[in-house]
Amino acid sequence: MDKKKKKAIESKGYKVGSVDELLGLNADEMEYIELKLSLSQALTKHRKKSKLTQAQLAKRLKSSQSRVAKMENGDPSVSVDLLIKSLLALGADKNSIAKAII
Amino acid sequence: MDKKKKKAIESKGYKVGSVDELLGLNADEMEYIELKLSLSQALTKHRKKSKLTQAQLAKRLKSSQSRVAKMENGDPSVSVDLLIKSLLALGADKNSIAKAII
DNA sequence: TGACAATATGTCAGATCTGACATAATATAA
DNA sequence: TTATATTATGTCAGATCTGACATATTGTCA
Repeated sequence: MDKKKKKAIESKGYKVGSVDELLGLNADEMEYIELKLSLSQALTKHRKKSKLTQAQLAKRLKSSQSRVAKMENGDPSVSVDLLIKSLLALGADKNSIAKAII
Repeated sequence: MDKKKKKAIESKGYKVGSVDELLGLNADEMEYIELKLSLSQALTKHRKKSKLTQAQLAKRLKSSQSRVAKMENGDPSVSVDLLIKSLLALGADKNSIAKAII
């Protein structure tokens, strides 16, 4: 399992040591986490396309570099709201956000 | 301006008395609110398709009828996270969620 | 290698969101 | 109409998220 996905799956307090433990999550929880991970990845992509460092993006968002890092890594403490607001701030529109989560 | 949209736009503390006051919101804020409103509407649609009352859906979500009402009306106190989790609980998949926000 | 830039991780006080409750408003049927 | 079901609104304590900070880790280039 790749590192980012593992961390994202640890959302909601689930500790994933191996693929088998994924069985502890129900389908809805999995879908929610995957959706969040998709947005995280979209954020990294948009930031890099804009040639910004995490610190520069943080400033634009009036946030901090550490929170941007958490956003991009699917940290459980990050909400979908924050991911969406950040994507919009980077110029993503509804269409591209929708495309990201499919 | 229709009632639901007006309430949704009042998210984040904005008080909208007329269309003109919308000028106080920037493009990103508008897009975020519209996206949230789209999810709200999708939730109502899915609930009705499932022939559930707000109270019945609330029970399934381990939430309350009043919160479901707030979700469906774009109340500022409702997060996108909660809307998405609720849609997933109603059987919506990533695709239909994505379609809803376009 | 070392120096510097960029990213990642851990923590926490304050801000925001949540479920729950009471109650008001609206719909539906007799 | 009146009852009853459903939906909407207001409030609040507890739960969760956030920005900020310190610090660790990783990347890059000379």
